[in-house]
Amino acid sequence: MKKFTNENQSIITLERYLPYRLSILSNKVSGLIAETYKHKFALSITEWRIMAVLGEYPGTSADEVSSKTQIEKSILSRALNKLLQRKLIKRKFDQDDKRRSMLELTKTGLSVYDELVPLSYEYEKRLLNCFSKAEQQQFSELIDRLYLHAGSFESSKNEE
Amino acid sequence: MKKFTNENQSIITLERYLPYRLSILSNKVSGLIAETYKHKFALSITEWRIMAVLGEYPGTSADEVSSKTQIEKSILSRALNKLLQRKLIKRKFDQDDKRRSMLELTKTGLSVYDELVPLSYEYEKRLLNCFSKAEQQQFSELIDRLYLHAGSFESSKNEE
DNA sequence: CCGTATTAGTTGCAATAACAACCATTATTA
DNA sequence: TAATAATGGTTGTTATTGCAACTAATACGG
Repeated sequence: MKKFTNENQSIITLERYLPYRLSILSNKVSGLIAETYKHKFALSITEWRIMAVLGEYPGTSADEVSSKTQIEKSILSRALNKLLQRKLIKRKFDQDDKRRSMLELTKTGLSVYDELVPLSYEYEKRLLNCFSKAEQQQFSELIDRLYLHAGSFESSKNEE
Repeated sequence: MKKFTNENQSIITLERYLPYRLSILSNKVSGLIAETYKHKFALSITEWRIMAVLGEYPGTSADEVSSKTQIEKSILSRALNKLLQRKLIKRKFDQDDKRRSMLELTKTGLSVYDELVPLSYEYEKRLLNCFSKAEQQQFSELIDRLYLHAGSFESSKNEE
């Protein structure tokens, strides 16, 4: 069996390099389901993620959506406009703070959401059926741990 | 401890949804090291990946680089031109098949490569030190398995 | 051989992303 | 309570992407 890391330290084997492997895995995993969103509802991953947040937390502001989804605010702003135009979401502004938007799915948006949620679960389930229950649990824990760990590097970021 | 998957099947929790989690993990993991490439050598991830392949396999053609790195060929073509301009790589064309390019790192390119390889390893090692050896092995295996499994979906892709 | 298909790589173009500058509005504080 | 800062969101600009159309070279089938 192939070693996880490379042996020869003067040459790098991209194929075995963790950041690369995560990247292609992620692209494949997100890309496959994205085709469904796109085919069925002409939604990009970004747009679907926004709707997913609004399905879970109706009334969320753009800023909150941005922090939950890690979508940059200018990209978010334009994506929201598209969704507004398509009447998949609606927006009010908070009267106590007129900067703050309050977003939610429209009836149409909700019907799209209600159709996509089970498809998404089904897809996730299908993905994970190559793992035993214990492996699923383990994988999940490792992902979370690695994510937190990587996040802790950021304070030591090189600034200049 | 939080369950891996969501419980309530009528709402999706993005934060716990595998494709999303892999995506933000991958972005963080690749993004952090990418800063180093960018800072030190003004290289994008794409450019660095190309160089990594050429460091391991000098003489590779653009097409082969494309399939090894999964970089789309038009993006690759433009990235190669940048690297050629910066004289980090050089290119000959195969005399037996004049379409086919033969790429390799220049001396300068190799010196960049030789500096980035150990940095990359160091980074990978640092990332992984939140795992035990056994966990590293396990994580690696699960990534590979999931990748293969997801790849097997593609034959059943929806065409129309 | 000749016409057609395939392959390697490039280019055009429309859509998307990233980053900064910007506008309102609200908070702070002196 | 006026000046300044901070916040929520939008817009402009430039670079990067992704797809398809294209060129040139080679392979293949009759």
